Amino acid sequence: MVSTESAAANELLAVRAAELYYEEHKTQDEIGAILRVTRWKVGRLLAQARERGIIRIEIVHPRARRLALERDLCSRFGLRDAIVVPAPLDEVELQARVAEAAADYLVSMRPVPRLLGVSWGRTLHQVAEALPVGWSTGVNVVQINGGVSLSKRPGTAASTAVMIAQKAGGQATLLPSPAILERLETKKAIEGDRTVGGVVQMARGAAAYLFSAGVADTTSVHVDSGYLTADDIVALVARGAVGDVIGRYITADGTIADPELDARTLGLSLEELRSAATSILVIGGEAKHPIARAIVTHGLCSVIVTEEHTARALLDEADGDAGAAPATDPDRHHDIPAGGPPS
Amino acid sequence: MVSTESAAANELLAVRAAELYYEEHKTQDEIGAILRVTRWKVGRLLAQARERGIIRIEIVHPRARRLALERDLCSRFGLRDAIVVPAPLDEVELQARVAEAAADYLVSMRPVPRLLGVSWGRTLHQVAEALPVGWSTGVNVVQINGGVSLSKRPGTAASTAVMIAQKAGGQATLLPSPAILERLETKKAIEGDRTVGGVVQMARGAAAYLFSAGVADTTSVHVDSGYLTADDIVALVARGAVGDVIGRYITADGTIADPELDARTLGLSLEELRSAATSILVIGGEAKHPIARAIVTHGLCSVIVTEEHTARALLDEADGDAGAAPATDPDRHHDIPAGGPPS
DNA sequence: TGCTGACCTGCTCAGATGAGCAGAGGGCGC
DNA sequence: GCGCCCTCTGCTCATCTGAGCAGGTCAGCA
Repeated sequence: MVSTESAAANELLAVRAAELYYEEHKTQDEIGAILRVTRWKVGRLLAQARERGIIRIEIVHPRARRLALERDLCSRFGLRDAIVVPAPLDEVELQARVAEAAADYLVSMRPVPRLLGVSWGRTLHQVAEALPVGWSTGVNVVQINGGVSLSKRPGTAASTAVMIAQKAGGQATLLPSPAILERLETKKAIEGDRTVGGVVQMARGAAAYLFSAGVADTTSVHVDSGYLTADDIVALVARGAVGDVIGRYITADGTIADPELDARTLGLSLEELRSAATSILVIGGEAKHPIARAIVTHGLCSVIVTEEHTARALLDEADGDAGAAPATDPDRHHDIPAGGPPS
Repeated sequence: MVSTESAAANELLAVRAAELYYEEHKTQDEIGAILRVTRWKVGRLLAQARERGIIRIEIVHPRARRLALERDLCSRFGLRDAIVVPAPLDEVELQARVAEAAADYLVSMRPVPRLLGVSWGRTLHQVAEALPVGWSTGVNVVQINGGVSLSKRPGTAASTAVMIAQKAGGQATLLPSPAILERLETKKAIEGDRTVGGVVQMARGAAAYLFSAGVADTTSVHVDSGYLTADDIVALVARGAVGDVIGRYITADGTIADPELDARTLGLSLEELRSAATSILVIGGEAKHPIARAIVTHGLCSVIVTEEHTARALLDEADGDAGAAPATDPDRHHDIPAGGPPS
């Protein structure tokens, strides 16, 4: 190298080449003629410019995704798939985008699950709404945890499952039981009921699970719905609970926060969720970082749908304890069909 | 078209294709395999994405340029060349960037001018400083307007010309005279002096002129240097002066603001500047928009070096009276060598 | 029902591009 | 001073990509 002078001249040349290539749409050959260098040199200058970040290419679209983060999440946590959308500043918008992304993911899932197990909550309701009518053909839906009121007013557990099923021309099977029972005996009795027991059994056979997670605080839907009191939440937090998955409160270690409470919680067990072939977590927002981390680091989901802040938060922690692979593994294959079924 | 549905699906598909192409560096063929479409469709999707602005390509570099604005300036004002740099927020930085760009332009000028006529001022001094040592070989420099103090302390008219010449291994010829004389007789006498007259004569033969422009206000170097008083400036503004070019105050119409004062101003005339083959204006900053407009719309420069705000301000005015051509003329050829002489 | 025109699709083919290679040049240690 | 080694250069060749074209599809309309 002839000292810094030539390096600087090269950089300037690279900037000029980049302008002519990306803004003026000239061919590398033409640029070579203008800058008096060979076209091969122009190619190298452009490669340099890209490497050094002189050229910034950005995809500005609400449905854009962060594939690099997705890849990192997959390899770090051993996930089968990850969907990461750019995070808008507005929290409401953010939740909508994540829900939309989850809907996109469902639409493009292959093979199409014949039976889909779903949880319920605000997030999943948004996913249901984001699904286009006819998003699939003949997908049946089964609820995987209790919490239904049989009325179908919007926002309830029932309406979520029903909407997802209806939009795919399938049948919804609801779990007609509270999420958490006050007494263990009641829970066992309800569970023993043929209807309820049958639904749970059916849920165990679902080809895929779609669920979100709640934060362990008083804004929880469990408090709204009256299954838990504010005091219960305080007690759970004292035991280290960070949030709930399909109604079960867990700690950062991925273990049940309160076994007694858990025994009174009706629906799929954590172990059943963990051993599922396809379990899709839909989660977004600052508040949910701890519960997201608990789920993801302890293998409770095989697919995550989230936004970039959460993704970064998950990746930023130095410990990648759950089957960690090098975060830069480039060979991971991604199959991301985008639109509806391509006929 | 199958209604909006297909259009939306296409857009989503375009976003996915863009991500895979620009972020994951896959070939269109590979993308086709992933998205289950043919590679030609992928090509079309990418073209759509670029058209609709889904893909934003930006060149982030202090030396980047705004070629589209340059082209517009050239065609609108019939310039031979225009250099427009992105405007940093900081005014000081902005002046430095413009000066740097002017230096780049000088370095890459072809043919190399054997004799370069230069004006003086803060801007040109920065240009001189931005020039690399050995920026050319054997370029001689001549001052085109008065204002020299024979001492060579930095910042004076003399040091600018000398620095430009020295750095190109050439000789500087200074114009040993005040910029503006108090009495017409004195001006005529000095002009008649063999030395001074010879220098002016030499200036008339320069292959190119390099100059900036001043604003008609009390921050002017003419006030600093004592050639004009604050009152003189007030009077000039009252006559419609917007600023000065090579020491001569002009109005927005491009005419001399005060002929009597002008007669006492020593150096190249406005007409001589206007009829020059190559006259390079270096100018930047909000305050200078009016004088820049006056110069550019009245053919006083053939090349402009500026920043994007000024460029936009010049273009925003609906009247393109000076030999205007359609602003979108795509055939205009630009020759913009970038680095040093490519040997 | 059949026609029309607009649009979309997949194709051919030529031009544009990137990978990889051999040779040139220049710094640096022996 | 000499040779070694590293880097940069210009090249060949295979691949990738975009322009343009012919055929297919579909809504609108008589």
